Amino acid sequence: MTTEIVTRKSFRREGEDKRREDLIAATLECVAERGLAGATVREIALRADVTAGLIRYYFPTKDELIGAAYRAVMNRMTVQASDALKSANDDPRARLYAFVTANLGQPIMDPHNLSLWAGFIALVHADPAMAAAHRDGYLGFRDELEMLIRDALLAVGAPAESRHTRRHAIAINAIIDGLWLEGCLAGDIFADGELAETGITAIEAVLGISLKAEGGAP
Amino acid sequence: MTTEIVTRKSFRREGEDKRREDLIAATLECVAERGLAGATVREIALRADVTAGLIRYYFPTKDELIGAAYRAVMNRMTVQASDALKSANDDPRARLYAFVTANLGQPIMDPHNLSLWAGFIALVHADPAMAAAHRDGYLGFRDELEMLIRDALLAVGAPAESRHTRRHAIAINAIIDGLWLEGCLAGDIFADGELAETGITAIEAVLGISLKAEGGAP
DNA sequence: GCTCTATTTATGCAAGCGTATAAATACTCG
DNA sequence: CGAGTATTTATACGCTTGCATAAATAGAGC
Repeated sequence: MTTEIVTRKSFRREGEDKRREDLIAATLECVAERGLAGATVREIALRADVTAGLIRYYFPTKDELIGAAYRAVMNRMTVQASDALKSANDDPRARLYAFVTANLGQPIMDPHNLSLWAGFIALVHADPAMAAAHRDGYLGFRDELEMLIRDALLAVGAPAESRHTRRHAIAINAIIDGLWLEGCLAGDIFADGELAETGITAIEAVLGISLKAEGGAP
Repeated sequence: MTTEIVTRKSFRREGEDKRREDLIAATLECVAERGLAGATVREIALRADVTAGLIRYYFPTKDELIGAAYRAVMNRMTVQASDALKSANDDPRARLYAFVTANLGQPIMDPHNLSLWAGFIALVHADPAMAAAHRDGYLGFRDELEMLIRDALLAVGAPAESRHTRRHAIAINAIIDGLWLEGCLAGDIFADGELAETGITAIEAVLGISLKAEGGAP
């Protein structure tokens, strides 16, 4: 007769919120390092210092965890951009300026964020729930941008009816997205702040107003 | 003693080029329909009406097939945009106009293309070979764009030194990429041609020239 | 028409996947 | 302090995956 001594992993009970956050954070780590394919249940559990089974306790299916992680990334970027707004002064043009440069600089313009974003975007097409999550995030971002644009236009007495601001929001959103992409993918071939500067210049041209000086309408 | 009658799949020998193309096409079908995760060796083989083993005969590893497929997509989009240029007239502004609208309309601005692109982009971060392939494609596209921009500027006597055209190429590339993205992700919330028109307007503003009329510099 | 080989099929394996479920345990509440 | 429960671990099952390999065969070249 042999005496087996099995030692079971000791653990602490954490609050539901804490656990969910930890699991999401671990998921993002995995995706960032090895892509969506690297985000396996077991690897995520390992990072969160938890056994795989627990994941299912908080997320009925892996897809739900992935979806939650996606929303977390989007939310994080949104919050970071909004933070930049908070510390900006009251001039609407300065606020738009701050918003744009925040989105085109650290920590938002980061290869990890792109990896995460792209991995999720690739799923949007096949997964309706993900598609809805994405559309909400996109429209939210664009709406915030449109308000900033309208305020900036009004500040210099330029026309700011919604049929104008809508178009501008679409175009300027494209500029931000496009430059963000370029910067994430190949940040090293651009000088520091070059993309932010390029973005500001392009946006000024599109709006026909200056965002820096106290000048204004054409 | 039992007599077993096993029927083996009949097949034809195809040229190497044909087979590779077929396999790549099948891969793209899979990715388009169910994302990168749906592109399994077996599923690809099924679509190509071939058994799974054959894939390994032409592509030592699945990653190589995926990489080849990525290059094929990029190449296809590039060719389609170039085709639009060929059928444009000689006016440099018209050529830039055609290039932009081609990239912001069918068949380039298509959710399938985005799925493919995003899936691959998510891999770029982890796979250096893929990253190189991507950078080449990106720089090629931007160089072509920069030439078009320079010609358009020169046509109206605007300054077109390389330090200007480089910046413009970066910004306009961003506009195209950003709008392409928006269109692929949520094409249904935009009117027909709205994105192309928005893009043209924004680009005209950035360059300070018209791309339609025979007018010109500010 | 025979032979030879490049191409293709068929089969199998080991690893890793997501999920299910039962047993163990840390904490809560009386 | 003891019972009960929510949380966590542990284990295993059934699939799918990419890859390897042996057997078959279509078609080219003599």
